[in-house]
Amino acid sequence: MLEKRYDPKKVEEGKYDSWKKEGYFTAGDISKKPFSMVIPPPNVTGKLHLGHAWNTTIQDITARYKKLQGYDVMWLAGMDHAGIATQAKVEEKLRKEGLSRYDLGREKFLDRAWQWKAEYADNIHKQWAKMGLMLDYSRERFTLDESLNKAVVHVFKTLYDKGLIYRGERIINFDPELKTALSNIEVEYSEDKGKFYYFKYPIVGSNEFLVVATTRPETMFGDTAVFVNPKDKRYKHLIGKKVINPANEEALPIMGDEYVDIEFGTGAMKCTPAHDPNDFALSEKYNLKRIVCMDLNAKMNENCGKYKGLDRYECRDKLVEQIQKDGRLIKIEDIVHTVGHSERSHTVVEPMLMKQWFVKMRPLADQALKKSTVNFVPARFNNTFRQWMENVDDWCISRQLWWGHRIPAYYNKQTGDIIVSEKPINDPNYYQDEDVLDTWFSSALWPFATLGWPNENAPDYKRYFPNSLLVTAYDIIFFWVSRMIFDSLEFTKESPFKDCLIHGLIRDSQGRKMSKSLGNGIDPIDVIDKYGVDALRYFLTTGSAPGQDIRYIEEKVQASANYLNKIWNSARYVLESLGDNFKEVKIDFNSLNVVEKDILTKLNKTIKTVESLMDKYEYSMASSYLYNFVYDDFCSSYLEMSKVSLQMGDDKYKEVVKSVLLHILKNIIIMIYPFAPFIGEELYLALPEHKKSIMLESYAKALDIKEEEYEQVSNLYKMIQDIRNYKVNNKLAPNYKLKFIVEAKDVFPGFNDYLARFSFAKEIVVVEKASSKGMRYAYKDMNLYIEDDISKEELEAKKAKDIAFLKAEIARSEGMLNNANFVSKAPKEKVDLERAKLAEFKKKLAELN
RNA sequence: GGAUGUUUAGCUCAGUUGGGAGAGCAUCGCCUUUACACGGCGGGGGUCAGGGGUUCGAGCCCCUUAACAUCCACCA
Repeated sequence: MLEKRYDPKKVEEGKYDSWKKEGYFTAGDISKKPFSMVIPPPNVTGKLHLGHAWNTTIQDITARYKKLQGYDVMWLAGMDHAGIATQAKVEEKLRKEGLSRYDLGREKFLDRAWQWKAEYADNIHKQWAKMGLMLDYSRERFTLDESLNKAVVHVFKTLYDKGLIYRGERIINFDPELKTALSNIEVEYSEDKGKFYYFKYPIVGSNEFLVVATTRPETMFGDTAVFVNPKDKRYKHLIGKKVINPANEEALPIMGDEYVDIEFGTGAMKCTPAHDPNDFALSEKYNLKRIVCMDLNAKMNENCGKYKGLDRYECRDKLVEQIQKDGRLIKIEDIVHTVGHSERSHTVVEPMLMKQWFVKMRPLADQALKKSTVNFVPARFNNTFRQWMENVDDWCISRQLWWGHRIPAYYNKQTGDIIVSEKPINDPNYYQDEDVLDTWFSSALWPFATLGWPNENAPDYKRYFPNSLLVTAYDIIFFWVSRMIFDSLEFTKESPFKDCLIHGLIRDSQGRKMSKSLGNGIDPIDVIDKYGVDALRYFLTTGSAPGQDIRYIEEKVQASANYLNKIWNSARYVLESLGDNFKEVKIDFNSLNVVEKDILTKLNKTIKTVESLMDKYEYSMASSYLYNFVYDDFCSSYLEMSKVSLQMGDDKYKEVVKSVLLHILKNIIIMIYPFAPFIGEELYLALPEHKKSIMLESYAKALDIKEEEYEQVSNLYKMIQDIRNYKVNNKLAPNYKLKFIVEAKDVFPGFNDYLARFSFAKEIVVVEKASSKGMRYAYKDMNLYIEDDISKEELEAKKAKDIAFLKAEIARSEGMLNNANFVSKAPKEKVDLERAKLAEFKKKLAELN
C-alpha cells in the first residue's frame, strides 16, 4: 500500500541506478524507428545550474515520451572541454599553489587539466543522475576524445585545402588577462563610463593646431594619420598637411575620408590601424603603416618610448599628464560609450592586429542559408539564425591556450612554410603551431563526430544521423546551433537535426539574470532536496510559453509538489478501492452507466489532446490539459462519483467500476510520467499488473469509443454545485439536510444516489411535472427545486436575478441572430447553436414568468 | 540604426487554425466528509497597454503609439 503522503526522497531512491542497470537508457533496438538527440555538452568547469536542469529536463521528457511511443531513443551523453573556461579555472587553482602554467610546461599542465576534468565530470554525472536523465552513457563522448580529435583535424585540413581556413593578419579581440584571441561573439559589449580627451595637434609649418578627441590616448603611439571629412569646411584646407602627434612628436598626415562623422567629437579623428577595426580598414584603403603598441600582456611595447612596460591604463594616465604639462590638453569630458569585455574574464578586450587562424565564413554561411532544413521551434528563431548568417564575419579560431585541440599546422623552421596534416609530422625540420582551436570549433561537429564520423559507414552515424532534435537556449544559437548547421551541411551534406527546440533563460524571482556577483543563483540540488526532482522538473517545463524566459519562483515548485501529491493520493484511493481479490475486467463501454461513460470520454479526449501537443513539443500546454483532467474531471468529480458507483449494482459492475478507475489511473500515470518519472515509476509499479518498469510501457492509448456529451451527468455536476452554493448563501452547514424535487422526464440509474451523496439529501423526489414553490434551478431538460423554509424575498431575488440574466442573454443572442451578416456568413453550426441557445433561454424565461 | 519579444486578476504567468476570459499563489467565507489540510467546498477580483482597421464576430489578424526587455550593428 502507498504511504499517505508522497515523499519524494523515498520515491526517488534507487530508481535511477536500477533503470541504468537494466540498460533502459541504452539505444540500439533496430526493430524500432530511431529517435536521436545529443545533449548540449556542459562545460567541465563547475556545477550545473537551473538552466542546465531546464534544458535537460525538456530533452528527458522528449526521450521518455518517444520511448513510450515505441521509438529506439538514443540520447547521447557528453561534455565539453570548454577551452578558455577550463584553462582559466585550472590556472587559478595553480596560482593558489604559487604556480603558473609556464612553471609546469605544456605536458604537465595538461595532466592537471585532465585531472580537473575527471573530477568535474564526476560531479556532472551525479547531477544528471539526480535529474533522472535517461542518457545513453554507452555512447558518452568528450569533446577532446581521440575520436573527436580525428574529426576536428579532418575538418581543419579539408577546410584549409579548400581555402576556407586561412592564417592571416587581422584585427582580433585580445583578452589581456587570459592572453588569448577571442572570436567576435565571445566579446560582450556594455555601456561604460569613460573619458573623452581633447588634445591639440600642432599643424606643421603653422601656428595653428587641430583638436583631436580620443577615448584611448595610450593608442596614440600606434597612430599613423589623422582623418577629417573632406566635406567638412572647417578642415578641408588642412588635408595634405601634417600634424604633430602630441604623444611622440611624430608628424602625421592629415587625410580626408567620408567615413569621418562631422558631427562627432571635433570632426577630426586619429587613425590607429593596429588597434581598431575601422582604422584598419582605412589603412588598407590608403596603405598606411600599422603600428602595434602593446604586447600580449596589454603592456606598452618598444614603440611607446619611455612608457614601455607600463600597463595600458597606467600609460594612459601618465601620457595625459605629460600632454597636459606640454599645454596640449584642452579638456576631458565624461562620456558613456560601449566597451567590449571578454565573455570569460570580463576584462576589457584589446582590439589588436595579430596573426591568427580564421574560417572564411561567407561561402559556408551562404550554403547554410540556402540549404538548411532545420525546423526551429518556435519558428521565429529561424530569423535569428538567418540574420546572423547573413552578416557574419570571418571566425577567428586560434586560441593562445593549451587546453584544446592543437592546430594541425606545421611550420618549416627555415622557410616558415606551412603544412597542414591530419597525421602528426615528426620531421625535426618542422614544428607544430602552439595554439589550440576555439572550443566551438569542435562543438560544431558534435551531432555527427560523436557518432563515428568521418567514417561514413559507422553504424551509429548511419542510424542516428541526422539527429531528430536538438534542444538549447536562444543565447547559444550563434555560438553553437548556427555553426553545427554550416559544418554539417559542408561535411555531411545534410542538416544536423530535423527540429531545433529553443527555450529561454531562467531568471530569479525579480526577473534578473542569475549570476555569481548578484549571489542570486539557485542550486538545483537544494531545490531537489526540498521538493523532489519531479516537482522541479514539472515546474521548469510547465506554465510558460515556448521560447520565453522563466522566473524561478519557489512557491511554484511547491505548487508542483502539491499537484504530484494530489496524483499520489488519487492513486492511493484507486488502489485501496480495488480490494484484495480484484481481477481487472475488459471494459465494455456500451454497457457502462453514463457516469462512467462520461469520465472515459473525457479521458479519451485528454489523451488525444495531450499526445498531439506532446508531438509538437508543447509540453506546457499538454501538462495544462492533463492537469485540468486530473483535478477537475477526475479528482473533484468522477473520483467522488465512483464511491457511489462502487456501492451500486451487482458485484460484476463493481469490478467494472474498479477497472474503469484503474484504467484512468494508469493513463494518468503514463501521461505524467515523462514530466515526473520517479513518481510515475513508483505509482506504476504499485498497479496490480505491470511490467518490470514503466519504461517498458507504451504511451496512453485512447479507447475506440463514441465520444458523446453526457448532458445528464453535466446537469448532475451543476446541480451539486448549485446546492453547495445555496447552502453557503443561506449560511447552512454543508451537511445540512434538504429536500430536493427534480423535474425531469427521466434520470439515469443511480441518479438519486449520486445526488444524495453530494447533497446530504433528506429526500429526493423525481417527478415529470413539479408544483413546488421552492428555489428553482434550471438545467438542460431538467429543473431542480430546493424545498426549504426560504423567505419569499430570497426566492424573489433569485428569480429576479435569473430573469435579468436570461433577458440579457436573449438580447445578446437576438442581436446576433438579427444580424443578417452573422446568419449568412458565420458557419452553419455556429448559427444553429445560437438559435438553440435562444430557444432554450426563451423557454426558461417563459417558465419563470 | 536594425531585429525580436513582452504588456491579460493584487503577484507570477497560460491562452494552438478568430466563435461566451483561465491557472498557481495571494485574498474572503465555510468545512478535521473515511484518497489527499501539501486538503475539500464556495466566493470576490480583469473596458486582455492606448488608438485605429479588417471581420457577422478580435486577447488572438493588420496598422499605429507608448513602456519595458533582449539580441545585432555603430560609436574617434
